[in-house]
Amino acid sequence: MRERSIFAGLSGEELCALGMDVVDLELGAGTTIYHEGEDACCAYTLREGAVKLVKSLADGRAQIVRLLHHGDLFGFEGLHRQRHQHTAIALSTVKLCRLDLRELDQLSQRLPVVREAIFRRWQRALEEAESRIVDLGARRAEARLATFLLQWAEAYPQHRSLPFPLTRQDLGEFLGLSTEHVSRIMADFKRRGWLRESRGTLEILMPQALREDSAS
Amino acid sequence: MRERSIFAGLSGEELCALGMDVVDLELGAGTTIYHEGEDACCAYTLREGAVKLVKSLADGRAQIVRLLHHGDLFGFEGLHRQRHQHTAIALSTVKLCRLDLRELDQLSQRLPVVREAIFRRWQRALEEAESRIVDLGARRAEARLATFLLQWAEAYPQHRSLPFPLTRQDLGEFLGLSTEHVSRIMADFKRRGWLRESRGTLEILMPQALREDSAS
DNA sequence: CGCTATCTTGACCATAATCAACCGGAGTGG
DNA sequence: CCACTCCGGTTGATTATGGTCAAGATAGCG
Repeated sequence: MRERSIFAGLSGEELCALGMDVVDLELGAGTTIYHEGEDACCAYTLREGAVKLVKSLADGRAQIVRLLHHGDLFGFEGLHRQRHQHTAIALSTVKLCRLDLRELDQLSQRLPVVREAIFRRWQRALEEAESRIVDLGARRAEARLATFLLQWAEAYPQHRSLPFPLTRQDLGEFLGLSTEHVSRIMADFKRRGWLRESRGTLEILMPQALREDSAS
Repeated sequence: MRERSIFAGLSGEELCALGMDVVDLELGAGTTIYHEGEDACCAYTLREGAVKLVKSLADGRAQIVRLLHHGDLFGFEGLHRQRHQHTAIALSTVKLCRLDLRELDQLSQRLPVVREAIFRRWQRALEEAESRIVDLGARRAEARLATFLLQWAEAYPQHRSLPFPLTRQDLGEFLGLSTEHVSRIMADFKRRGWLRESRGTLEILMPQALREDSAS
């Protein structure tokens, strides 16, 4: 489903060999990687862990615009825009690969394959954004949460018990719901025996039930 | 604000001169330009009029994913995907410029400027999609409608009285609201003297009031 | 003039937000 | 070791926002 490899085959090491000076980073949960509106100097690839991209509202609330997993790229809006469009925050301990945007731009001018790879990621980001628009615009809370959990699980195909570093508030900010409502629905799912949860991990016991629920 | 020119300076005629065989089309309001899931052979630039990109839901409802104005490009997802991701429907009489995707792809391989132009459009589409996610996820009906009307107006900077071919249902499908609720809010805006509406045109009498309302 | 679409309005209902209290685990300090 | 606090989560009661259903109103159109 997802192309997990960085740059569709070009790993960080290979980029490095191509003349990029790539910096590996490891950051703790909760660390802000960059701020919305900040001058964009770097883009990142996410090697391990999860990251949220957040837009802050005037009234202090926040909306999570995108959630990133192993293999995802972010901070690339700086290729054309001067400033970052979101705040990027690590949800768990993350391993990143930092790329200089100026170098990356030059590299992508020279190597069509790199440009192509970025382009494809961009396209997938747009598709995902559009399917979230449909979700938020046309589906109810329960269905949104159900689809979300299933999608989250897709990001960890090998795991039976998923890493799940999201708080109820994160879920709410992603799904456009209050923390209380998220909590109620999660409790409901658990009561029905569809889920099990403990200390940052999640187990989906009855994906089919969730799938049916997400259809409604 | 918006880059209105096609291909950031490359007009349809210029593309034609570059060896693209570009077909000009004129279609009536309500015409379906292509269907979701259909094999994508062509992309389009919108020379005149407005188009909606729609995703249909299982239960028969629809969500408008994007609204397009003069100068916008659409159908380009076919560059990488085989199939169209939305249904494109003309809201008014439209003048289109049809581009063969295969040719366009080749052209964009040869001319970095073309590729760059498409890339930038893609990026703007993503930004708009993300701001709609914030809208749908975090703002109330009134605020969403207010911001939408102001944005619609931006697409017609020269007009005092705007072309407004959207039905209440279109508005609802775009904003994630029922037609009735849209109707109520529109009536409210009109009662407060912020808008005037007649026969497919809209006049924004008090943009400042709308702006304040859209902030809440 | 009558037909049909769309729009409007009202009454009622459902979904989800808000407000508030409480629970429970992880740290912290005595 | 135990109280205490803090934070996130849960639950309940109440409110509000917006959806649904149904009945008119309006306007384009043959």
